[in-house]
Amino acid sequence: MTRRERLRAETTAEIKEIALKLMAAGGPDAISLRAIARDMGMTAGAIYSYFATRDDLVTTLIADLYTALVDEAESARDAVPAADPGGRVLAWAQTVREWALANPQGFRLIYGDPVPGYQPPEDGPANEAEHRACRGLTGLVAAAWTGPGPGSYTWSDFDPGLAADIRATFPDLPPDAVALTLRVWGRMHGLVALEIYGHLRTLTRDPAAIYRDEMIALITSLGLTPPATPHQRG
Amino acid sequence: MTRRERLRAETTAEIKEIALKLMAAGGPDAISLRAIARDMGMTAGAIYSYFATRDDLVTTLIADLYTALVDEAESARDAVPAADPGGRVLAWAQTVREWALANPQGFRLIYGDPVPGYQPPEDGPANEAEHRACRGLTGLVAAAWTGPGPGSYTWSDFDPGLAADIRATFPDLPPDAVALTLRVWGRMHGLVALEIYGHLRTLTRDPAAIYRDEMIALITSLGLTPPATPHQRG
DNA sequence: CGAACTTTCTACACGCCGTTCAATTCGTAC
DNA sequence: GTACGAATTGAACGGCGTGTAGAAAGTTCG
Repeated sequence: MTRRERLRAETTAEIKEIALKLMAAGGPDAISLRAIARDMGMTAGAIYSYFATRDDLVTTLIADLYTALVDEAESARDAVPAADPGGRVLAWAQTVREWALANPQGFRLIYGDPVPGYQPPEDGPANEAEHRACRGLTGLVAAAWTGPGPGSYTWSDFDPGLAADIRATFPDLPPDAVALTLRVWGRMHGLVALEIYGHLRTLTRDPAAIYRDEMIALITSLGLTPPATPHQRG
Repeated sequence: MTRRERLRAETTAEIKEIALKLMAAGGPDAISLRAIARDMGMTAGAIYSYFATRDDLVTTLIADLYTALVDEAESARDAVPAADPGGRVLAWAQTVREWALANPQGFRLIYGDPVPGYQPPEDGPANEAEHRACRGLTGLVAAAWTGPGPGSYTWSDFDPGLAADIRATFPDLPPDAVALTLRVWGRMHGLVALEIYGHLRTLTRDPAAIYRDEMIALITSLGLTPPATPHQRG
């Protein structure tokens, strides 16, 4: 690795690092090339040597954040024995909410309007991370899947790449289970999104309890046994 | 009403109208005072006679949109006889999704990051519309509420104004039912938010069916009978 | 070593934005 | 008709993303 390559990697990392710092402080809108350059003692134009445009930088940040989120969710899931599928679902769900609370601006960047005028690209690593999250959720649903389902869906109802991926990993899983996976995703997402965007905190003092109750109900509705936990508030 | 008052009301309405048009075309970020003024053949500074700041205009727009959404949901609910509480829930849910699909940028404005640097005020008509939505949902839950619940919640867990409001309208409803209401809200919100922000459409070709299945399951989990409807796709 | 080339960076320009302010028009009321 | 106040203009300030020209510095090859 030449000196130039090393410097380039360091500068790229520093740009992303400062961008994340600015985002954490002032929200996704605070990610401005001029502010980053100011922090680095550079000019705004210099960043164009590392990212073709500001949207490219944002896309990279989204991919990094999304990957970090899925990493955390996966290891939290794997910390619960496979013999406790309900506990694995809860571990995943709690990790998602806690990550969102710890990185609210990151959550907004991934799931909301990232920055003014940003249009997410069709492909790219961000999409890869989303597929990974979907695969993880499908695994949780697969562990709970019993019946054949009503047969309302076909594989053609889903993204071809995702469908092929799931069929390779879970050969016996019908398309109905993928539909259920998306429903589970929505159910986990709803309360967290409302909370992060401030719609829940003004109405209740204990969003954690609401979310926990909902996730217990979700686990029960999957036919699993929710982990027995002490009644805790906060 | 004097001529000046009439002109003022007309101009205020025109500003909001153009702002909504710009938002529908280019997203919440496209709401710029300069663009509005350009469309009206005015100067940007002139708008400050009508709205103290751009955030004030945005707050007004949010309140208007939120009120329109709740209006639609309420009349869709009332179009279903009260003897069919499951049908009322479905009518509310479908209206929310369809309104969001018809006004995706409005949905983002209400439930997402509205515009760069915007901070929602604590009070204001937007908050009032949110309370109205919450009251509507509570009515749907109240129609399904049977048991006393586990008693996990107290009235102090919720916003005092909302709690007082609900206790006045539904004297026999315990706080547990309000917690359930928030969970129902989250469950209706999740899939719609994912769809509007483009996370669902890339994974499935039929978000409507997924959402419908989820709402049927929600109605069933409330102990209600979902309306029997033909199996339709789209 | 030194010349040729590439990458990185600055400086400046353009057009966009929200916001402020003095000056000016113009409807209204006395 | 004149005085008042609301509506509006036009210019300004600072900030933004994005280009472009040219200087500076690293890399490669003769």
